[in-house]
Amino acid sequence: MSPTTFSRESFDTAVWRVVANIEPGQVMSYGEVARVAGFAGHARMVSQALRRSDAPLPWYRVVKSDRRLAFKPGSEAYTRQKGLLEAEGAQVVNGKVIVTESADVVDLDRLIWGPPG
DNA sequence: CCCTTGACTATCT
DNA sequence: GAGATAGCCAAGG
Repeated sequence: MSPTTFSRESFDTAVWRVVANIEPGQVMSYGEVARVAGFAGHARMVSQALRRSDAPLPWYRVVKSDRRLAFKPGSEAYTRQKGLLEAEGAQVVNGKVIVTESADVVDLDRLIWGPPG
């Protein structure tokens, strides 16, 4: 599913829901978030949706497809994201996130079908 | 409209 | 692994 047209509101809502479900210590790429949210091909827009969010979201668990932080190394945002990730057990080496959990990304089935039970 | 920007991605050298 | 390149797509000027 990748609507040719959509409202910014519906897009933001879908993206925020996915991001809010990324578990601590795990990460997803912008492209993965877009795809799971139902907007494949809109990776760049995911960053805009995150920038627009006012509610507290684990935005720092979203990284680039190669697992590097999207911000410019040394920037304030970069430092903040690195700190937040390390605070929950992830390791950041050379701008690259090293997830020490068993899974590299969140359980997509749970994201799509909801928590078990 | 046209052009530029960007918290992107995939591929090639 | 590091650059360069091309493709991507909505927003904003």
